[in-house]
Amino acid sequence: MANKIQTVKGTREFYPEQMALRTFIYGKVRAAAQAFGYQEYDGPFIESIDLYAAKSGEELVKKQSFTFEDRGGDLVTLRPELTPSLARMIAAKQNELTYPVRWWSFGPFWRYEQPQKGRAREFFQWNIDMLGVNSPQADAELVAVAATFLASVGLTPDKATIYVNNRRLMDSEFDKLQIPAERRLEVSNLVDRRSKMDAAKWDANAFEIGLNQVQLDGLKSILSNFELWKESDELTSFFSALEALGVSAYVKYDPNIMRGLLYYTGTVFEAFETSGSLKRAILGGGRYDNLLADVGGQPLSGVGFAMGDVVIGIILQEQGLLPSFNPTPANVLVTLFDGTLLSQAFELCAQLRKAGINTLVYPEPAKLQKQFKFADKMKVKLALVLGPDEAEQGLVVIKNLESGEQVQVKREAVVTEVQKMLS
RNA sequence: GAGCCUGUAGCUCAACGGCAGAGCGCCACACUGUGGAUGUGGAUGUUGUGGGUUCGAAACCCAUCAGGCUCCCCA
Repeated sequence: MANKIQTVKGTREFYPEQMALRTFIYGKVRAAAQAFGYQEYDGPFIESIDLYAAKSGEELVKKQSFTFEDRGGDLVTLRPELTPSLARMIAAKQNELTYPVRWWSFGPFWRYEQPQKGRAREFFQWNIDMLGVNSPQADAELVAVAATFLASVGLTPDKATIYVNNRRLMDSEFDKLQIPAERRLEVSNLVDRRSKMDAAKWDANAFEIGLNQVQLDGLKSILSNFELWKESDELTSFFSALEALGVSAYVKYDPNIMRGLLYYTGTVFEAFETSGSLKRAILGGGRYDNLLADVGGQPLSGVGFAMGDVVIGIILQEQGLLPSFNPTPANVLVTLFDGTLLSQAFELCAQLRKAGINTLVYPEPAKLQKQFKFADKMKVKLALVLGPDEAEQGLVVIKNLESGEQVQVKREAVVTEVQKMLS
């Protein structure tokens, strides 16, 4: 123990069981994205820090990124997010892509943060975006992809909800309150924090950033008005599209959803578990209008969202929504009786594998009892025995480990019999 | 970057200044050609790491590492 080198803070080791969870999430993410016709892509894992310096906040670049000098003296960063890479990739081929672009990705990201439940320094994230269309219907499609994913992992609408708001709507409300443009960011952050602070402290905070009593009262009445969306044509169209897409049960309007990101300009949304130990968002995203211009492209509007593997993984585990773990992809174990039968056992394995049957072999002679215990732990469905008696008669014993029944078949019939018993 | 809580066998935890333990799991045997169940026996360890206080430290103090809760942040 003493001399063991620990894992780097905030990283996780994926033992087969955790790897199965990651693969499960990846499979569901891919299925949801592909159901809507999205193409898979990826960017580099290491980027120049300048890519993020352009648009991402100072906090991110200076404090929350893994940045270091490479051997040539350039500052490089382990990517903390994908959107700037996506924007650059789109901008580089802006005139040859077919629009709308519908792309998705699932890969590793790094952020130098304080690890907690639901937050690691190295994590996997699903990113999915549609670019080249600026419409409430496009926004609705992304929300529908998110809802499709939630449904596919068993998070029904009573367990998870996607909350939606619109930046433009909020801006027009803030205009009515005469909150100056340069205060908007602070107000957004204030709104973001509301559920986490007690009321009196929140009020005090509001005064601190320069709101007066009338503005504070106005802000509170906006934030408690869950019918506000009806005043926005954009959101009205958005909700009717969701209705048609069949996912409106998942989606609720909530004026408290702001999202800290600077680049969101229209619809914003975040999904939360309705009850449970985690108060963190499962996924979040929105519409951004100006991102491409910042990396040298022509203006192009996009909408997308991201989902980390950590929070959804914890929720699926806590809700018991994961399929039972299979220790091995093999369905069959071929036991090894003694050294003299080793070649026959291996030949039998080869036959099975050639027929497409995943097959484990016990790698050394041992008591059958021990081999059957191993088969049990590995949860294989069938165990095959080829001992001296069987070898002499040209037979193989096949035991069904679930029912406990076993049959003797001729060597030539093993493959078809195994296939029959597995089907 | 700040505050607080936790770290003991593979796992969950007990012992809270006086011989480091239990349950589960693991291994062996009963059962030398058949798993899950049962019984019997067995092995667990630098008490996260380093230092200090003390006759004596898993326990108290300091430092450090990791995890968790909160602040911050969530691009």
